[in-house]
Amino acid sequence: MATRTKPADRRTDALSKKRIVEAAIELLDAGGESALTFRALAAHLATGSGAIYHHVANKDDLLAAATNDVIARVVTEVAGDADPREAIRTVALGVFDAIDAHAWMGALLSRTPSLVALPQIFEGFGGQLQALGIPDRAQFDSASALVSYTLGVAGQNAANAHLFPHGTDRAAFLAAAAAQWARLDPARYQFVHKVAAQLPEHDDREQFLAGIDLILAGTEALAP
Amino acid sequence: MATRTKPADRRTDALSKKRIVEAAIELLDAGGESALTFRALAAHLATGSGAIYHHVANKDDLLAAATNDVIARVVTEVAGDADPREAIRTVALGVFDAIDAHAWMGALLSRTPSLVALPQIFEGFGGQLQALGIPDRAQFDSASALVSYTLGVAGQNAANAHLFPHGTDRAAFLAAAAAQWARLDPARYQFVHKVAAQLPEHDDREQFLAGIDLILAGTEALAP
DNA sequence: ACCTGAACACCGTTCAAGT
DNA sequence: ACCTGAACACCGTTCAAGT
Repeated sequence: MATRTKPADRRTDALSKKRIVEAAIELLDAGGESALTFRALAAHLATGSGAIYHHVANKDDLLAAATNDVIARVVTEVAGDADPREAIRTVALGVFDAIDAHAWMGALLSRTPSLVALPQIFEGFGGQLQALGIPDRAQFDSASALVSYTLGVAGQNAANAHLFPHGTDRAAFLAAAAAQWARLDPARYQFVHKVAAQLPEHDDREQFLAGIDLILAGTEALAP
Repeated sequence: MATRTKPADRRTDALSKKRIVEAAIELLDAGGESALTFRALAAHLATGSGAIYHHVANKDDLLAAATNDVIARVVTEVAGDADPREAIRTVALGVFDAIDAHAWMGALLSRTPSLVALPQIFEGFGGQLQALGIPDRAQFDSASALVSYTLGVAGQNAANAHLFPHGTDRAAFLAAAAAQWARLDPARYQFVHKVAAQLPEHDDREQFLAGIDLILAGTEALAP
């Protein structure tokens, strides 16, 4: 924007980490984690595969940057809610929905400490626990539990999405899982058998929220 | 300590899925997930890489079998405890410690639905919730929360172990993480700053158990 | 300084050929 | 039926050579 010494006859834009990360997210959204290769990325950006290494250390770095980008959008979107309990649910559902929209992210979030994404989620939960008046030591344990639980659900959702790629019939998926669980030895898997019947009619998002509420209720019960 | 019924004149033993999975676990324990390649496995078993495909569908199948093997040992080890609350803690710590001993498993558990390992953990928790007298519908949500939370912690532990491979000084690791958190913008990351001070002195295993207790307390509070 | 793209050192998986 | 191992179709990453 300063000097117009460069005639733009070369390429549309210079390469930058920002542009690379955006392109990576596009590829990931379109084809999942396996679709992100340096060759595909280079083709998408009309450059050589080696050029990418001038802006990104390696593939792990690129994946972390992509994850962080998406999470940042989620967490900053969450405005200050009046009720801290409701705000915690909003943060949790924000992460849940983001993972739903970017299926590749679930596996990443639960695998990498994502040195930047983790504090963001932590802050989202922890700030509200303070507002709830939870004692200091309990805040740490509780925020930790909320984060771990959320990332755990994220990972499993990603795994499920991986098993049933596109718009596979969700009902069919659950029915298949229930049937498989029902096939296990009834003596050793008594509880699993009982739950198998409830599997087809349960809602992932609702059950996720139910878990958040359990941790919240436990926090208030144990640290009044 | 094997029962040697066959004259071992050919090779030590015929190839079998059991032997392959055992060898895979050895390689994984010794060198992490990247150490398990079909070439290394074939060399370890003194066979060709293609031979493995006669007993195992592909690498995912092999990893799932290895995970399931380890989890099966953990869950069956847990004897019937008198107090259901204590039994739930025992199952949880069993999975936690198994992941600690087999660092590669954390990432796998949180990534694959592990169609066999998942019901095992589910049953471990759920059976005790029944014993506690939790109502049916609440049992499903609660067991689900316990499983997701446990797998979430598993994934993060694995990620941490990946960052600091061998016997890296744990104190140094936590201090480094705390320092990094302390470097974040204090205005945006107020809670993270406060928690950073507690990071170096906290115990992973204790905090994991604290989360289990939160979910348990929440279950009893919301479904009396 | 940034970009190019061939080259390197690997992978998982397949398959004709052996026993 | 089971095993062998070369071959295939990929990877991430590097680096001399270009601009």
